[in-house]
Parts: sequence; C-alpha cells; structure tokens
Amino acid sequence: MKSGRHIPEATVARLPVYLRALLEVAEQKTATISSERLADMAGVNAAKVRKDLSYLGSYGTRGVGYDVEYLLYQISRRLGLTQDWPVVIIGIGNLGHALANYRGFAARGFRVVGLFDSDPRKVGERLGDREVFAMSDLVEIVKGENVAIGVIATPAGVAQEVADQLVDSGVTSILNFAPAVLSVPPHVSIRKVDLSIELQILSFYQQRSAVGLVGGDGALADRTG
Amino acid sequence: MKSGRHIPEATVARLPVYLRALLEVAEQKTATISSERLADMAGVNAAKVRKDLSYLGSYGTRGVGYDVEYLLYQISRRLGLTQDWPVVIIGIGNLGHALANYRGFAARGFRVVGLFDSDPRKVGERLGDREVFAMSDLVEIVKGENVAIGVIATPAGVAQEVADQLVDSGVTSILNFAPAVLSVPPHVSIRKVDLSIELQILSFYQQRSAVGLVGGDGALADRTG
DNA sequence: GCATGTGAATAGATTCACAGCG
DNA sequence: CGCTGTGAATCTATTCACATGC
Repeated sequence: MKSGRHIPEATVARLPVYLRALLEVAEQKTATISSERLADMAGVNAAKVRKDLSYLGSYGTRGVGYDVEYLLYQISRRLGLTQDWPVVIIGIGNLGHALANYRGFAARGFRVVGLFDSDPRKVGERLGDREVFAMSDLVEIVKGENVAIGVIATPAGVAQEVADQLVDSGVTSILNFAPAVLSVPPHVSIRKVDLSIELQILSFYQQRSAVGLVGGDGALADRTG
Repeated sequence: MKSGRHIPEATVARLPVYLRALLEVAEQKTATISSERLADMAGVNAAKVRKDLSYLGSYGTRGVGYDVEYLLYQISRRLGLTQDWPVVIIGIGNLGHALANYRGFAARGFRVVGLFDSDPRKVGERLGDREVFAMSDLVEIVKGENVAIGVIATPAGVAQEVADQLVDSGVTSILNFAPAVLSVPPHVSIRKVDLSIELQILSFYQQRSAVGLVGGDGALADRTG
C-alpha cells in the first residue's frame, strides 16, 4: 500500500540479491516464500526484507508469504530488467577479458555489444564471437545500438578520459573498475568496483583482531613526533 | 584527540580511497594537503574527510592541513598495510585469471601465494611465474604461508563448499566474487563483490530516469491480478 | 587568518514490536 | 493462527557551523 516514489538506496542495492534468491527458489517450483526464508537466502533479516519489499508495493499475502513468480516479476520490473540493456566494455586487459566473458551479465539481460581498446595491437582481436574495436568506433556503436551503460576496465590513468568519451557518445550509466575517482555530469550515474579496496577493508578488520590477540601497539605509539 | 575504539564502517571503507589519493599527491612531492583538496580527489566532501580522519587521531595542523607522508603512514598502519598479506585465490577461470594478474593487489602489499582450482585440467597450468594447485594442497599452503585472506572466484554452485574449505584450513577473511550468499563462522570476515549486481543497480536508476521521460507505466499497472 | 576538529543537528537505515488481515 | 506491513524507536552516518589553536 505504498509503492510511491523514493526507494532507499540501500534497498535498491539489495533487490538484486532478492532476485537471485527468488530465481533459485523458482527453479524448485516453490510457489510462495516467506520473508524469513527469503531473508535467510539473501543473508539479511526478515524485517529488512519486509520493509524493502513494502517499498515496491504490498505484494505479499498475510499468513502466507509472497508469490514467487509475481515477486520475481515485480522486482525485475523495478530494476529495469524486463528489457535488455546493451553495454560496451572499454579496456580489454585481463579484467576486461573476464568481464566480456562473464556469463552473469547475459543472464540478467546485459548484452555486450562492443569491446573497445585504445591499444592498436588489441584492436581486431577476437574474443569468442566478438571483436575488439578501436575507440574511434565508440560513438557509432553507442548511438547505433542505443547503449546506455558503459563499463570501464582500463588502467586508472586513462579512466577519466574514457569516461568523458563515454559521456560524449551518449552513455548515461557507468560502471568503473579502474582505481580512480571519476567525475561525470549530473545526468550520468556512476558506480565503482575497486578490487583492491575490498581487500584493504578486509585487511583492516583482520589486523584489528590480530592486534587484539598480540596486544600490539594500539593507540599507544601515536604521534608524539 | 580521539583515536579511541570504533572507527565507523563507512569510514573504514573510505580510508583506502584517501590512501590512494595521498599516494598520488605524495608522488608530486606535495608536503601538505587540506581536507578540501583531499575531499576533491576522493570524491567526497571536506567535512566527511575531517570527521573520518579525526577517528584516527588529530593528525592535521589548524590553518595548514595534513602532512601527506605522516597521514599516509597513519592510514596504512590502521588499514594493516604496513605488513604484507599473503592471499590465496580459488577458482582460476576468467575472473580468477584476471585477479591473479591484477597489479593493484601487489601494490598494496597483497601477495598472491597460491592459485587453486578443482578442475584437474587446470591444475599444473602456469600463470606467469605461478602455478595452479589442486584443492588438496590448500591446507598446506595456507598453514605454511600463514595465509589469512582467501579470494573466491569460483562459480556460485561451489562457493559455499570452497568457503568451508578456506575456513577449515585457517583463513579468517574472505573476499567473495561468486554470486552466492555464503555463511561462515563469526570469527571470519567476509565481503562480497558481485559484478552483475552493480549493473543491476545502474539499470534501476537508468530505468527510473527513462520512465520519467517516456511517461511509462509507473505505478499504474501494479497488481490487480 | 585559516583550516582543523568536533559537538549538535539532520538525514538515512535498521530493527522492534505489534496491529491488521488473509 | 501466521505472516505481512508499517509506525515508532533506535542506531548509524552525514552535514552543519563554529570554537579552537597553530
């Protein structure tokens, strides 16, 4: 009984997790699911699931749970996954390679329609049934295929330049794997994935517990210099 | 004048970003930096930078800014990056390949000491100067090299099993790239990176703006069925 | 004078707890 | 009776705004 505007960001970030869980459940021909079971599968608690889903609308049945198929459809729709999204990937190094072949993209309707690299030695290279294009072909493909989403998998040094090119060619959403902060105009959405940052965060917590055990310097050795 | 316990999680997640910015600044032989400039480089606002840094201690000088080298050292220390961390990678498919060769890891002191795969055809394969081991060798290497951090880059179906093996062999931090929710004992930290979830989040915002433009179904076509 | 450091104010997210309803 | 949906309470994070001190 809501479904109005403004789904909180934190909720949006969890919808794909629910979606994945529901797809798994759907395969087992289970017709309905409780918030508690869904919570378990998604690794969150049941109250959060219920509140999250309530932002989409009142799609559950009290005393019963949620209809799996119906909820799947509603989440897909809200996430914009009932259409498919052509994407381009820029930077075909190790990571770009992996992304180009990543089956999880296609599985959710993300269709890779162009691989690009500025290195002339990589241009023309074939990757399965796809070919690597030169950056000069970017505009044509983005416009021709109506590409809204671009993935940056280049070294950090050229990432901003590439982002600019993507924006100029008409892309309005960017997923950035380069370890660099990018600036884009306000009408463009951007998200980043930084592999080494994640490890550093783990290192922080790992170190914290280790310091506790060893009785290490803690706050003692601070400053004074 | 604090530096006590409990650095907020959100702050911890930004420290690596500040670190990166500071490394960049340090190369240019700039001795001090203001919260405002650091904020710019990190893509956040200045108040946040100051509050974040205040959790580490009072390392700035009023009227001047922060000493770049000193701040670098303090952040590195808190993140546990003054030591190096041996890591193992499980699952040497496209993504595992990319991770094994990712230079950003080594640059922050993460040393890949073991690549593992359960596929006998991959075992023995060489990847630069490293070799792919069988899963049966996992315990030996984790114990022998004192590995605390494991990276899972397998398909979702085997990720939980692999996590269990990592935990059993003594790993206490896990970075999970498999699209699956993993459960681990409370003494183990876990973080996930899900490539397709990030695209789905972009898709949500992309779709939202598109719906606005087209005047699409919005909340109208809800339920009633 | 100028930029930090931080209480206070605000905003956002999570959790609680229970009324509401199939 | 059981499970959803949601206000209210709580917790966490961000931002403001200014006193503080080099």
